[in-house]
Amino acid sequence: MPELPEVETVRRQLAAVLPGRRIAGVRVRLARVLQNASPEELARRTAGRVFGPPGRRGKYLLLPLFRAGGASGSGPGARAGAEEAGARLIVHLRMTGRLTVEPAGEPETPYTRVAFSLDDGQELRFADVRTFGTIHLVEDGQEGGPAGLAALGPEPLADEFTPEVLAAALAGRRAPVKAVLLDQRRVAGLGNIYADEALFAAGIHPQRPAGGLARAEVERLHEAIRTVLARALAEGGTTFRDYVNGRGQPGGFQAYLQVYGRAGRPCPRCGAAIARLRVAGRGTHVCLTCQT
DNA sequence: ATAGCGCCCTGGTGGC
DNA sequence: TGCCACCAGGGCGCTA
Repeated sequence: MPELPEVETVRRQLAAVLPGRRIAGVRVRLARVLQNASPEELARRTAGRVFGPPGRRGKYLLLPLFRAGGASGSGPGARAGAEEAGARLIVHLRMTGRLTVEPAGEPETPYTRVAFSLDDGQELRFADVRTFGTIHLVEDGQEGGPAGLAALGPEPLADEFTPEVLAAALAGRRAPVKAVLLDQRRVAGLGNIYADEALFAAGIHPQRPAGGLARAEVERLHEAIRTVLARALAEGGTTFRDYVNGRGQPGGFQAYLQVYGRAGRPCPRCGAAIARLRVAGRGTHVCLTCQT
């Protein structure tokens, strides 16, 4: 399940190959992936446009598109400060989405939903078994992006995410602390895997009311969130089931998971069997000895 | 405003 | 071996 480290890994890889590439054509095999455009609109509005450097916000991938202006001598490098009206593709991978760049001749999975052919003989392919993933196309200065994007909370790996910011997000809430961590409006980018791992690292039971955490616990949780995300990112993300990066390869952090997916197995810290609960409607993994 | 729940969707799994 | 109920879960819309 792509969460912040996985989406950021994909972003970095796309950043190495996409900027400067012109869209030569679009193939839409499942129209409902497109949230605010028909296949014809997508094709018409992206044809000839040139990718800029990919961005990320929470679990959303932001792919800027510049108009290929007719100005002479404007190569890919000249795009960086382009003033032409732009647009962006906003991609959310949800559970099983994959965004890869592959040679056009490479066989594609039958779950390929949308593919952009590029001017260098490669394709940007969006594949998704369960078809939960979404693509928006938004012109600069226009409405129409995903509602959740505008409401995202702070980036947990950015400097702005301080213990005070986390404390404010948790304060006064009676919901389980895990539910608040999964709420993208409070903190952006955490999903089920890293919420469980961060709560374990902080020694906090996921069912605890968020507003009831002591200051020291909030600080431990803040540190745990950053450490877990940073290590997962360094390992190229977690492949528990479906995730692959922009080159189609799995991540490596699954080898370091302490509780997620380890129900019944011994806690790495104390040896007690890891329990599996349901919190906020999600499967939740917890060591009932270490997390209180 | 907040919290909880059902829905979407399909492949994999486990029970019989 | 075959069948089928059930599970995975992020975001969103709905309800109380």
